[in-house]
Amino acid sequence: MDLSDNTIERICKIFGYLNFLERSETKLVSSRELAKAIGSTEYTVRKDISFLAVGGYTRKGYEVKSLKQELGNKLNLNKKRKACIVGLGRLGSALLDYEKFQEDGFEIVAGFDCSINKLERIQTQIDVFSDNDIKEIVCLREIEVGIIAVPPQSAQDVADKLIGAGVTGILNFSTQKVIVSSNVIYLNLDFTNALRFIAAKVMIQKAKK
Amino acid sequence: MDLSDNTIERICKIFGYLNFLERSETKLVSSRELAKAIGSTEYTVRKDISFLAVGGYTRKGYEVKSLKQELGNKLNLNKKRKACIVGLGRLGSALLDYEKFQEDGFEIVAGFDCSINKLERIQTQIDVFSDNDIKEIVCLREIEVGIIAVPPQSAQDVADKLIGAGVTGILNFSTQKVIVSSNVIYLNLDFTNALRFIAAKVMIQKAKK
DNA sequence: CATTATTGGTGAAATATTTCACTAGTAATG
DNA sequence: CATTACTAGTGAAATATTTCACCAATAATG
Repeated sequence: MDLSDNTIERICKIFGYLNFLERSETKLVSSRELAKAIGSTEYTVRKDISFLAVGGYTRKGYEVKSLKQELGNKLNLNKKRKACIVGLGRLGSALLDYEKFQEDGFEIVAGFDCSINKLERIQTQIDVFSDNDIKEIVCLREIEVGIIAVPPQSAQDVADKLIGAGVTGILNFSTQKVIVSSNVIYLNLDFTNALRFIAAKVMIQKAKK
Repeated sequence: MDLSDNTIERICKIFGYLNFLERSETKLVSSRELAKAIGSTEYTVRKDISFLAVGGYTRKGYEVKSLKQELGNKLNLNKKRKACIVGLGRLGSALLDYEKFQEDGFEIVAGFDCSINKLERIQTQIDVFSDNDIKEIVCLREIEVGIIAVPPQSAQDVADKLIGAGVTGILNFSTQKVIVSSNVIYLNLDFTNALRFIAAKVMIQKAKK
């Protein structure tokens, strides 16, 4: 059966909220509450969940712990996954120590930069290496996801190296779109585009009135 | 007429690509090329554009400059818009000097943090202030968009302050969803969720085989 | 100058997604 | 213990979105 990207994204958000509920020791949650938390409707939430999980207790809602377990199993969100960051400028080095990744099942196990100078001066607990070591370290440490935080002109080159080394997913923070083979999952988080989107929606909202 | 969020997002990406083409002095671009650049289809690109702009020259494609102008006018992407960043931790201060914002029509005109200590030590060209000054500075400098980069537990509080001060849009980098009134455009960029999404899609792709 | 090839525009068809209406189950209530 | 109220599951309806097929325009070609 095929899950749409929208469904996958919502389930990921639901998973994050379940994480939060679990930490605050909440036992049960309704489809309505989940919908509110992720900005959707109860119908859609129920449908999304029904694609992947079985049986909430009627009249009570879903059991937080088992739902999280079940969704996590189906979407590979339970076990810790390893990632690395390429490009240790301001953004990259901020991400390197981004604690949230740890809390939520990701482990940054390496950083890379092409500048030896930067590698020497950077202060972090994470091991850092030269770009030239990407292949070796990605294989050795079984890194699944590569996070790209380099200037646009190097983005494609870095992506090629990461894919050549065997990552299955790429998260690209650079503004440069990169082309990846179809067996690699690719996501671009472009801040500028996010701001554009907001500006556009503001405009449209104003125009309506 | 109503533009879907998907359409708006694609148009924003197209706009970014047109920016790039303009810088490299390309005069014309086809719907097929645009589609490839933003990861969509030529049909969808043509339809999206037809909602907003008139007349590419047949057999030649769209004229880069005028298309950019026209889309920008309709979606308010031409004039510089002002934004501020609240929370000057590693991520926030990285964003503060993110040159890309400048290049693409956004201007970061203030940073805020609740820690006087941080404000004193930070090195940046941008003016920085205490959280308490949000109201005053946002009004004074006519800031339209607030970027939230504070720890989750303060996110809602900061959002309330920004909205109280009059911003029309919020870009939230914290993992905490915040609730905003319906006249404010809200977007959450949650890195953790992005990684989850990639992990999930990797899983689904594997399962297919 | 006629023909051909390429491109955008656009209504219609196809597909995908969301919403709804209804069912069934179960805890709470009196 | 019967009734009520609330909740998830789910097929069908409604809606939204994407894709397609075809037209019109125009530049290139011979």
